[in-house]
Amino acid sequence: MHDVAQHANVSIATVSFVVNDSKPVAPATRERVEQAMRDLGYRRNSVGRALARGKTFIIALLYPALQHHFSTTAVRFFTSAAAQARERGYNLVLWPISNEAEQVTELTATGLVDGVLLMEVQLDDSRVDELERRKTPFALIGRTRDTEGIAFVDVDFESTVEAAIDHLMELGHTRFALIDGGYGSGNLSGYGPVARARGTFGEVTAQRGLSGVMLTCDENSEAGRELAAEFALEHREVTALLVMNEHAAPGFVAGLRRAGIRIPDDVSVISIGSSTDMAAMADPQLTLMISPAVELGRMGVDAIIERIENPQHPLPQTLLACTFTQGGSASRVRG
Amino acid sequence: MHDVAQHANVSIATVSFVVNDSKPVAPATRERVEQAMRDLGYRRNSVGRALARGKTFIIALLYPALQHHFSTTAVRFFTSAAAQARERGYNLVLWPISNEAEQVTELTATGLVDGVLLMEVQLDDSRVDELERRKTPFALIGRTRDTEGIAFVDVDFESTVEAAIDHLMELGHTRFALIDGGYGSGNLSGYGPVARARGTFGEVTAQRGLSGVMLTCDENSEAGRELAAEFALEHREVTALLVMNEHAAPGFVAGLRRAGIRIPDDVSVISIGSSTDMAAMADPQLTLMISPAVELGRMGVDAIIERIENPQHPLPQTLLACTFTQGGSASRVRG
DNA sequence: CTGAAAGCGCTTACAG
DNA sequence: CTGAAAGCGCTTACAG
Repeated sequence: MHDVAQHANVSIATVSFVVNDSKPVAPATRERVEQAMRDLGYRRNSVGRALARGKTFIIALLYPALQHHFSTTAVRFFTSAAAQARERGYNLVLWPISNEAEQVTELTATGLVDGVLLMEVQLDDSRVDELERRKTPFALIGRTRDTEGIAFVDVDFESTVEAAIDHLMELGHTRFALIDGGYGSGNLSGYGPVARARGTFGEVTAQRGLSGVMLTCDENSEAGRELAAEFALEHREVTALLVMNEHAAPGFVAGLRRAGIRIPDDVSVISIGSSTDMAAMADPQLTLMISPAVELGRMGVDAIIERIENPQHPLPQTLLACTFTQGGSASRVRG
Repeated sequence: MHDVAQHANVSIATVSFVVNDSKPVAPATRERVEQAMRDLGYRRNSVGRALARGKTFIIALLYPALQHHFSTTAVRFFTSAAAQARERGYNLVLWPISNEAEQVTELTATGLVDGVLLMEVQLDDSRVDELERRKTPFALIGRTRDTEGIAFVDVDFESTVEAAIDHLMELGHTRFALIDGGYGSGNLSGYGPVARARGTFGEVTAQRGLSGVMLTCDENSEAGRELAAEFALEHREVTALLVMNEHAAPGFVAGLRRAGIRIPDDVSVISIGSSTDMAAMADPQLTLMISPAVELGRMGVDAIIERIENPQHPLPQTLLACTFTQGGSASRVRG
């Protein structure tokens, strides 16, 4: 910047004004400065800028990678979020840490990031408390039990589960099961999507006089196979299955076939909150409710930037439903 | 830091010395300073530090997300790399940009990162030229055609493909096929892993008098299904299949079954450079050569940090083979 | 062993 | 419209 100033015969202040377009500059001067920048291949140093402005334009995406699997959906989300951050002049840093509140402090206290985007949120999440206490701007992908005073973007699992049940009811099904991924290890408070799906599934089946059983399995294909074997023995009455566990789904479907259960002839399956990629891994390809990962990523970034730039504005709080996509795993009930 | 100094009755220089352990400090003084830091909950500001040291301790991981799929393997790699960076006092930033050299400049020129880790490297990669020109420290996960003067960590596809062929030959197979993911769209120069796998497959089958056909399909299950249908018609003689395309593999296997080809009874399959997660999605679960993703991530980070900290040291250049894992898709040839 | 001071590359009142 | 100067939070010769 010093060199540019000299080259253009102005002060470094003036260079700063044209770089940031922060104060009026005479057209002739501006032209000289811009020419100098081009000649010297100048780019403003982001560290100097960060120190002077007290702002780094970096957002951290906290993904507790050790705890849950990295799903295709999460990856889509992440890619979209990074692109949107870039679009808005920020950088998105993926910070694979555990769910400990303490580690969150570590990150925010050194001043490296302007704000934090949390994923894999628990109904009661200690990280949220910690961020509130430290007054670090944050937004959630997901939501806590009580969303008062919290910025978030989340999938509307309630309406999504209901829509899936609707679809299967229209096909004549009345005996349902839900398979989810459980709460993972040692988290008493519960993982939001699972808790909400179970709640809605229970309510809706009860209200409509449907039978509904809930099963859980680990998030991998092998666990899916095992559960399928068990399922084939103990739940022959079920004809309609909601699976909210995209990693276990292909294995589960394979397991059913091995047990002589045909899809969709004997049992219809809808995968919930998954991606087409994963649904296509199963045979037959699964009918699914696609998770709005790309939108979530974009809106999540917008939400955290809104918190950073306009903390006094109303809190962004958005729910997005999954979109139904036809596959080969759901059909009219037999008989 | 100012507050801490005051609180402990020392100069800020002394505080810096104890924080960084950069100069001898009297035990009593050190204790006072540490007490003050604890009392005030002080953490050194990383931006101030970065400016003073001319170093940000940030490494960018360049993953051209738009071009290739995000595989489970890549995700494992990424998680491992981030952990290792953290371990060594650096932060890893995922920067989802296209393969354009220009965008690489954009990133490095603003001084935000100390070095760059490149993934999805092409045999002739314009990003590499650009980084060399700008004298930005970098290391590759993958490698260019000519690795002279380049720091890299890569999968040893040559030995991996040969090992897979060995294994299948021991089971009595002589008629082979290779299915890869192709070069993606519009990249004339070629994607390293595919080029190297094809090269080795061609050489080894020729040397040993095996028959070998090479097929390509897009990286998704649907494409796998389609290719399987075609394969079933045109390559009935093949009994041993190497698949280096983890997204297409489950679909391909499902397609073979639909065409009446049994695995492993009629055809044996080994998936190359995949992860157990993905291999388990297929039915039967695939026998595979596991990509050393975690090691690659760790060693890739070590390599770039070595370049940053000791540019005069010899270049890190490492090849890692995949490890064989038994699944249910490879068996002795019939008859 | 400790401190005063310069400097890292910017931004931003303030003065002109 | 332009510039001189202070300051952002650190680190690091240099002096003592």
